[in-house]
Amino acid sequence: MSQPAELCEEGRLALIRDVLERIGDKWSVVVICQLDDTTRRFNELSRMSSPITKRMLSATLQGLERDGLVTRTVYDTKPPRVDYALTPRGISLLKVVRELAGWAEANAAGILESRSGYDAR
Amino acid sequence: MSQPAELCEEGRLALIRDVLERIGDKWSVVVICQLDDTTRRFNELSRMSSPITKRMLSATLQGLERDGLVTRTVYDTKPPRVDYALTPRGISLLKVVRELAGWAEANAAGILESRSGYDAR
DNA sequence: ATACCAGGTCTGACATTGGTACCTTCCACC
DNA sequence: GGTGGAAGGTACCAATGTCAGACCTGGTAT
Repeated sequence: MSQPAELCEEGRLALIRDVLERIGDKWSVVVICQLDDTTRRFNELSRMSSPITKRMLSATLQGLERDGLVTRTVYDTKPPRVDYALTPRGISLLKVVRELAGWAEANAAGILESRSGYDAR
Repeated sequence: MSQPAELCEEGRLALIRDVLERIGDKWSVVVICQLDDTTRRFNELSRMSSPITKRMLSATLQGLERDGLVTRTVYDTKPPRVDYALTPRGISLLKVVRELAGWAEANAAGILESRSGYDAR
């Protein structure tokens, strides 16, 4: 098995930071979650992610495409149509995000409690 | 079992964003990893996390303490001494971070390749 | 005198984000 | 003929957030 070993080894920390910069921005996770297992069009994503602007959606999708997490398929039809979907790599990331979500749900209450305790000092 | 179900449900996305804001900053993960299973002093962490400034280390630790992820123990000795350690909640978060690290390692090469392909278009 | 401990403060640079406006092509409407 | 909408963006600017660096604290030990 892989040994947990040196978690703080320099290179490893750099890798983690890389992933966090990828999914740590404001919209990447939202978009990834909404792509989930289907393909979606640009404006569809725009509507689903409610207060996101086209500008941010576009930038987010470009970043995800650059890292090979989503595919962008352009159909040269009368009104242009562009489909986005998760790649296998994107799907594997989504699994990790689900773990994160699980942790978040399990600990949200405790964290909020801890915060209010801390703030009231 | 817990159904994966509505991952993009509003509240759930908000929770994920919360966690990501917590660990998505520049130093939290570094500090958490270095606390791992031992207790460490302020300057010890400062040295281990190399280019971190005291200001950022202090801020990071305060954030982590606020969320109940680390404990801060002050000894009122001649030169002041403050020990930091992960709480059980912090340890559970570290496990998730390890998963993240695993994904990062497994996908780093592919991502870099994808990036250079994208940039060279 | 100097350095270590554990920080706090203050300023300025830089990155991220939001908002608005604009573009192109097709189509429907009046 | 002109207006305006949808599709999928891009360009530019302003506000905001994040971070580093330099300096200050105060007590103790060398």
